[in-house]
Amino acid sequence: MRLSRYFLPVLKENPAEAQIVSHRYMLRAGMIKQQAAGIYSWLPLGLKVLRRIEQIVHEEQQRAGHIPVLMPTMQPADLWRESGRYDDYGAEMLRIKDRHERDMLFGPTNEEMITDIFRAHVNSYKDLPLTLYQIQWKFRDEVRPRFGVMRGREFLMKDGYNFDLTKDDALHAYNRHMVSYLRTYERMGLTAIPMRAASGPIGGDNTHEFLVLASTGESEVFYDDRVTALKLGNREVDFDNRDEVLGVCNEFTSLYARTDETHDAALFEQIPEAHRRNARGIEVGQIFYFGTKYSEPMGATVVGPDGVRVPVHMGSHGIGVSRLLGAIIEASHDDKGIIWPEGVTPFDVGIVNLKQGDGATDAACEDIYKALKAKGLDPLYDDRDERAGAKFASMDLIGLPWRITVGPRGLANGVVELTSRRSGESEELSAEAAVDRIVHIYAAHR
RNA sequence: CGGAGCGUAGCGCAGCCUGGUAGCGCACCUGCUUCGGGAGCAGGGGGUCGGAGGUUCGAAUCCUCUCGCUCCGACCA
Repeated sequence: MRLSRYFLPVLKENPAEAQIVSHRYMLRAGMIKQQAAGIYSWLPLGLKVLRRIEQIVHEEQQRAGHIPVLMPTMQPADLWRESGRYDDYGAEMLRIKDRHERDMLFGPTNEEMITDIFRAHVNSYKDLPLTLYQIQWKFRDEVRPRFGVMRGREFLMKDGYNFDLTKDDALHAYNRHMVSYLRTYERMGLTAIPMRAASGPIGGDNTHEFLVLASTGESEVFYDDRVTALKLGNREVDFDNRDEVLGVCNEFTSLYARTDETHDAALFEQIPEAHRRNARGIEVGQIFYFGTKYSEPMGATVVGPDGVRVPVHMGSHGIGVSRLLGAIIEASHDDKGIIWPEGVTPFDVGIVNLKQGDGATDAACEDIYKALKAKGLDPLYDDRDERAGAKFASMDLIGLPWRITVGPRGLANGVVELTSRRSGESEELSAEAAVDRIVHIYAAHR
């Protein structure tokens, strides 16, 4: 993309309403625009990141064997009356009447609706296991939205639902989600620690939250810092292999890591002091096993091998997709702006033309731009008639992980400059070598 | 929902207390000079002061109501 033809309304000054760094930078980098409290338009740059995050979530869900669906944002109230949650949910559920005075609502979650789909079409244990998921907008009418997309009222969320014949099967689905989530967050450049969110009955955990460490996090967390060194990396996990999946879960949950809700001071004290950490975290996902809570009242049953009809065991699993933009920025920025991890960056590399209008410089930038595009990469070429300082400041703000700087001075020596946004380190090399390096870097992330 | 603030040009703000022709910086437009980290000079465009009532000769300014947004608390993916 040529910046002169793009829509990137960056702000030099901080908008007054933004309190935390991710909100400030998202507004300043022209990623979002607030339309009402907790409700945002996604401008081109923000939308690109949102789509990349969605794409990673889709890929990792499907790798784990989960199947995408799409349910409406508007739901009939009757489904919620069946589960009893229409009255329980409270004022956070946005209730609407249509022209026929029918009670509708803007879905805050989808357990009822997915259960309705399931019971309409699935009758036999032979159709299990089944995990359906969607990425869809939700609405929760928070009393006090704040922090930009971190706590909006309208938000994009991946919600998945597993249906299994037995509790054991459902717990495997739970474990499968944990592993796929670990991989999902890693691809986004995040360290998200699964933390026990509430103690289950004896011997069984039934919910974990995934937290990204950040000083602005809403949750206080306690953990053994050796947990942050654990990496899934490129290892291939067979999601149908229960022992293997369970092994990974044990690896990532055996060290102490809990939110303040489930914190156990006595257990915490057993961690060697050098590894004990008390910090704050942003919740970016949660997995639940809840058994027959919805299947029973709503009649989601299958006939088992023994001919007996039984309610299915379910769980639900969420990833806060739009919130992740905020979480990533909170975890990865400096005083000049955002620092995108390669996995989610809106553009792969920025090209800064230091002397727009100079024949040789323009030509060199064009060559680099076209070469990168020919390699399937997505460069942002700053071809505006701006001074070098303004271009650098914009690039630093929007946070592309790599920058190729092209100016007459370097070109006279046959070199351009390749700069890492993260480290700030620059290297002079030929244009061809710079392109090769970028290609090589991104090969590892695709 | 309890408490506290703020709404004046696209953004950030002053002016309000003590009523009297609506200002500053950035951004935007034109010209010249600049040109490797948010340039300089000169000129220019843009605002029914959130909205509605009221007081007054006169309201951004005082009073009442209302809408919106933000912050602290409770709540929360």
